[in-house]
Amino acid sequence: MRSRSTGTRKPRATVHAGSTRRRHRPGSGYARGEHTRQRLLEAGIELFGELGYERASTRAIARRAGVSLPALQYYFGGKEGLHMACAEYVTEDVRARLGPAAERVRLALDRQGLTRAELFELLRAVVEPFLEGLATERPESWALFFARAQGEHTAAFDAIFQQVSARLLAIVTEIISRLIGRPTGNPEVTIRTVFIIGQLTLVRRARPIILRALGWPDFEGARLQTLKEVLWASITQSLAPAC
Amino acid sequence: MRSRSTGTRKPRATVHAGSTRRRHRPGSGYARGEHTRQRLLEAGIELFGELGYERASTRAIARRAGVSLPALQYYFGGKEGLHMACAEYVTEDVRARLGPAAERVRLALDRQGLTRAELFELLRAVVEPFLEGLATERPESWALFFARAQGEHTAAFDAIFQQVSARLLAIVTEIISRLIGRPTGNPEVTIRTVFIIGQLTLVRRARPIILRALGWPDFEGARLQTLKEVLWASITQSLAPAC
DNA sequence: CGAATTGTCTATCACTTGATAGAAATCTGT
DNA sequence: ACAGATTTCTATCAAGTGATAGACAATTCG
Repeated sequence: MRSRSTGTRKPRATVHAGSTRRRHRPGSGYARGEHTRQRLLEAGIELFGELGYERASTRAIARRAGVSLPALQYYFGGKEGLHMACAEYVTEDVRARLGPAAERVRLALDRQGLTRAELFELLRAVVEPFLEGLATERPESWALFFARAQGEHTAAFDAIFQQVSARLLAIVTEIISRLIGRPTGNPEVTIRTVFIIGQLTLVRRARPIILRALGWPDFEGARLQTLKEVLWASITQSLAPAC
Repeated sequence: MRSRSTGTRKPRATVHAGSTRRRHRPGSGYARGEHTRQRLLEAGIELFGELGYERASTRAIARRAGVSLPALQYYFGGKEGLHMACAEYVTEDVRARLGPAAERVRLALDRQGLTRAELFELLRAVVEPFLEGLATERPESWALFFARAQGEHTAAFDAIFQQVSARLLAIVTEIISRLIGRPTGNPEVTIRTVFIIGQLTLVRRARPIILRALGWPDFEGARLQTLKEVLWASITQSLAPAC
């Protein structure tokens, strides 16, 4: 009774293999398309971040982007495609901000026989940009998207973020390993590493809770400085040799 | 065109004020009702945990509970009511497990002039049950529900969980304050407290990541012991006086 | 028993969602 | 200017959502 179907047909899972299907070569011509693509990407990041994947409807995204609904399917193949594209987009930014520092530290670690002070310096060099990136946020929407995507376990995001996360983890593992004088594979090394990095991510995840507990409006200027110092002191002390 | 409406009327937000509306006094008689109520609660915890609030449809919940759809509305007033009831249900369990230890520590803290060793002992007394509760989980579904509800910021869950969280926070704040010799309101005290507790919650939140990094199947027996020891060592060291 | 209360279920409602068809508009290189 | 590719839009689809009406069954207690 409900459906006035014009014959049977499968509505979902049409031919396209679920990937972006841009119709033009990215370099040349048809610039207008690239613009609405960008708009959709930004609107997607905003709304996925504000509402989460489910609550953010494709209609709302299209409306905020100022384009019509089918544009979303046209450019990203569907809602999930857009979500994945958003994840790639923000991850690229993170990579750009962490990459240089990480690379420098990696090279420095090739040298054997570093002093404790030098190792701490390297740890700081890789930890600080990470913490700052988490505490002070670019477009507020990115942070939200990031937090949200990590909470909802999207296959897409996991795979993408792993690239960044794995590198950071590897570097910190190496430093901790030398600092506490145990091999890289040792459980203690792994546990300490994971929890140090995890602690940093708390700045993002538990952000409202921390701010409320402190009575702070945000992590800017002097307050960010205080946060960094206390956290750093806590980390260095926890890695100090028994005394 | 679409709607064959039988007259205009508002579909949402009907009369009931959104609260459980149990029709019978909880103590006596009509035992069958209490049973399906319980089934819905358990099914709700499972599916909200597995799929999140949005993806868990009322139909799926009713099906898993082995009852019909309207039973959900009948007992909990609607989907949101069930979600809130689930939150209360699991929180009550947490409270029961943490309460006694917390109360003992609170009383012990009334005494002034405790030694550092005694303070550490108290911290451990309150931290360990918390950690164990997070690492080894009751019905696996509870843990999932917990993590999920905390990620999706439901007003209901926030308010409920606050009760438990606030008590733990207050106690740990007091201990840290004495250990590092600064007043309770000091930002350093607050930051360290929040991050110590936050670190513990990571056992739940980052559970899969940590397990994968370690190559462990779970946190049981000897592995749980190792985790506890390393974490505890890290915490005590980070609170050690500069030396 | 028998009336009132309490619990359950089928059928359906109004509405939203993601997606598509297909015409129309726009742009491109020739 | 024109053919062909690219982009955008309106209208519509089928499936699924939470919720309700109201008949029916079970339970309680006089």
